[in-house]
Amino acid sequence: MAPERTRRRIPDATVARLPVYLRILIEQGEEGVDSISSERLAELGGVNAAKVRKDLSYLGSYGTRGVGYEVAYLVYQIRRELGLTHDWPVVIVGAGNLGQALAGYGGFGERGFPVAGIVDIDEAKVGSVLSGVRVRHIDELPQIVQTKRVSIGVVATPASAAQDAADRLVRAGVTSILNFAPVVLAVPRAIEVRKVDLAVELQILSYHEQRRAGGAIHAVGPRPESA
Amino acid sequence: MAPERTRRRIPDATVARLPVYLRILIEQGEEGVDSISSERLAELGGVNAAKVRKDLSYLGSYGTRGVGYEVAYLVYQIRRELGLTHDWPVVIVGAGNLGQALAGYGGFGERGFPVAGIVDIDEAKVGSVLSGVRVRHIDELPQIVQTKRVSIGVVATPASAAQDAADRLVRAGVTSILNFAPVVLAVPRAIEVRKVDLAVELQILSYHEQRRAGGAIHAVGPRPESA
DNA sequence: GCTGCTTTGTGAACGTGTGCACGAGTGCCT
DNA sequence: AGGCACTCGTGCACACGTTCACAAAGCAGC
Repeated sequence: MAPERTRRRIPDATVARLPVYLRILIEQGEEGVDSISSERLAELGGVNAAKVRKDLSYLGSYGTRGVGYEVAYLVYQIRRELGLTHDWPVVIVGAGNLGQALAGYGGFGERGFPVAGIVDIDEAKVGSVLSGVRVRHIDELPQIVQTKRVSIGVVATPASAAQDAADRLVRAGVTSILNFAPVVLAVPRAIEVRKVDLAVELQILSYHEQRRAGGAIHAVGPRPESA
Repeated sequence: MAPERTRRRIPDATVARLPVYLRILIEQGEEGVDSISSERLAELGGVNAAKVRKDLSYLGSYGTRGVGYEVAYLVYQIRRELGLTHDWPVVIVGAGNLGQALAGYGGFGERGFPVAGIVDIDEAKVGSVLSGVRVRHIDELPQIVQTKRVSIGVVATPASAAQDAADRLVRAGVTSILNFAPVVLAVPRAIEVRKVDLAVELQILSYHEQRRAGGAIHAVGPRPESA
C-alpha cells in the first residue's frame, strides 16, 4: 500500500521479460509453489539467474535473502508494474484470416485483453459473427473506441490496408498498436507500436540455417546433412 | 560471382533488420526504382540512415558513393545472406485455430516458406484439408521432415502440448523452431528457437499505457484522458 | 546468541548496439 | 580538367544490456 511515487524507468529489455516471469509465476502458484528462488525462475524462463534478480530489482526489493521470492506477492507486483490490474480492451481491424484467428484465440480475453470489437472495411464481412463478436464496419471504429474506452488497437489487415487502418485507429483515439501486417507503420511519436511479422521471424531462422549449412558456400539444399 | 569465403558474423540486431530492408527494396524495385540512398531506405524502414549504412556494410561494400545502392543488386545480396536463394519448406504442428490461420496465410509460401505439411495429434482433425494442405497425424512428422527436407518447424499448439511438439520436431530432424505457444521451450543448444507471443506483446503495450496514465498512481480506467 | 548455509541485491567489468561526424570515393557541370 | 555536390563506409564515443562476484541479510540448528 506504500504509495511509491516516481518509479524509476524500467529498461525495455526487462519489460519484455516481465511477462514471461509473470506467466511462470502464475503457473507455479497454481501448482502450489509458495516461494521461488531466482535460480529456479531463471531455469524455467531460460535465462540467467543474475538477470532475473536484476530485472526484479527494478520493481523494488521484494525478495527475501536466503529464501527467495514469495510467488503470490511477486505476481501482484509484476501485474501492477505492467498495468495488468485491470482489463485493457482491444479492437481488431481486419476480419480476414488472421483477424478471425485472433478473435477466436481465447487466450486474449483470458489474459486481460478482451476483444471490444472487430471491424472490417468490406461490407460483405460486416454482420458476421466470429466467436461471439459481431464484425462491424470500420466507420464505427471511433464509436467503439470511445464507448469501450479502448486504448490498444490490433492491425490484422493485408499490408496494403495497414497504414490506413493505423491512421484510423490513431484518429479514433487509440494510443498503442499491435501490428501484424508486414509494413512499417508511420504514426505520431506518442503512439506506441509493436510489430509481429511472421516473414521476418522465418527469415531470421533462414539466416541461421543457411549459416549452419556452411556460410557463403553455395548451398545445394535445405538440409545438406541430417543430424 | 566472387566466391567470398568466411563472411564475418553479422550482429543479431542487423540480421533482424535485413528482412525489413529486403521487403522495402523489393517493393521499391516493383515500383521501378533502380537506385536508393541509405537516407531514403532509412525513412521507409523507420530507422537511422547511419544504421542502414552500417547494417549494409556487413554484407560488403555494395553501395556507390555519391549515388546510393542499386536496388536489384542489393536485393540479391540480402537474399543471399539470409539464405533466401532457395525455398525453406516448413511444417506446422497443430491444426487448431492458429495452425489453420497460418496455413491459410498465403504470404507464407509466397515468401519462400511453403507449407510442406501440417500435423495434429487429434485423429478427428486428421484428413481435413486446410487451404490445399491435408492435415496428417503427428506420427507422420519424421516422414514429412525427411522426404520434404524440412528444417523449420512451427509450433502452433496450445501451451500444454508445445513442449511435446518441440521434442517431436527435434527428434524428426528439424533444426529451427518458430514457437507461437506461450511457453519457454527446452531444446538442445544447437536448435534455433524464435518465439512469437501475443500476450507478451500486449503486456508490453499495457506497460506503456499504464506508464502514460501516470506511473504508480492508481489508475482508475484504461483511458484517463482522451487526446 | 553464535555459526554456517543460503539467496538476494548491486557495483563493476565487459560486450553489444547506436549515432555522430567525417574522410573517401563518385558523378555532374562548367 | 577542375571544382562541387552528394552519399557511402567507418572510427569513435556513448548508451544500453549482460554477467560476474561478493557483501548484506535472513534462516536454521545448536
